[in-house]
Amino acid sequence: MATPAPTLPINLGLDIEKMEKVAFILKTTAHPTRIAIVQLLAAQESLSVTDISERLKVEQSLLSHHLSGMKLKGILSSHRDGKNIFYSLKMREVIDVIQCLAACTFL
Amino acid sequence: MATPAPTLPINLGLDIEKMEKVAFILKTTAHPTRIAIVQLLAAQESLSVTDISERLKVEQSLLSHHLSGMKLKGILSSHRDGKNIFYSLKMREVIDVIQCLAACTFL
DNA sequence: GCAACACATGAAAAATCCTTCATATATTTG
DNA sequence: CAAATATATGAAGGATTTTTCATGTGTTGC
Repeated sequence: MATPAPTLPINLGLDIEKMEKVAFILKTTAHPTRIAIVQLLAAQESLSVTDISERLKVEQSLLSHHLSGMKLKGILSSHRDGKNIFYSLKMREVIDVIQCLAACTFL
Repeated sequence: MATPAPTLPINLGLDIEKMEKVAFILKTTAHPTRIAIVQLLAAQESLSVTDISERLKVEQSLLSHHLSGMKLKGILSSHRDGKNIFYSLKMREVIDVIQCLAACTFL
C-alpha cells in the first residue's frame, strides 16, 4: 500500500529546533549523487570509495567531498580496511524518506 | 510504531531521472521556513499569506518568495479570496517525508 | 477615483553549495 | 625505504539560494 490518505488536521509537532534538524537532513540528502549513494548503500551494507566511484561514475575527489560531508552530518559512517575506506549508511531513516518520495506516482 | 527495521538489501529502484526528481522535491522542502509552512498547512487546509506571516513571524516579502517558489514547484496551490491569497498543500506526500524524519528519536 | 490593505516581483547583496584541481596523507607492496 | 594505490583536504571559482529592499499590482471601501 502507498500513502494512507492523510486527513486533516495533521499535527507534525515540530518545534523550531526540530524543523532545523529536519531541514538539515533534507538538505544533506537533496542531491542526485547523494541520493544515488544512499541507494547503493541501502542495498550493500558497505562499499569502498572506489566501488562507489566506479558505479556512479563520479570522480574520486568530488565523491570524497560528498561522502565526508554526509559522514560529518551523521548520515554515513566509515571504517578503514587496508588501503580502502568503506562507507555505510548510518542514518537508515533517509531510506524511508527517499522511498516515500520514490513511491509518488507523479514522479 | 516507528521505522520497521529495514533489512538488506533494499532496492530503491531509482533511475537517474527519478533521483533528480526526488532531489528536486527534497531541495524544495529543505528549509526551516518551508517545513514550518508545510506543518501549518498540514493542519489547516488553507491559510492566507498574512496568517502564515504572523504565525511564523516571517517578513511578508521573504515569505512570498518561499510561497511562490513552492507553488511553482508544485508543492502548494493558491487561490484568491478578496484581498487575500490563500495557500494550501497540493503535494501532500511531503507531509509523510517530514513526518518520517520527525519520528526519528535522535532529533 | 483614491487611499489602504494584501500580496507579488525584481534586482542586488549575502550566504551557501558544487565542482575542479593540486596536493597531502595513510597503507601496502616490493 | 620507494613506489603505487586509495582516499582526503583545501583553496578557488562558479553556480545556486536566501534575504533584503524598493516598488508594482490587484482588491476593497469610502
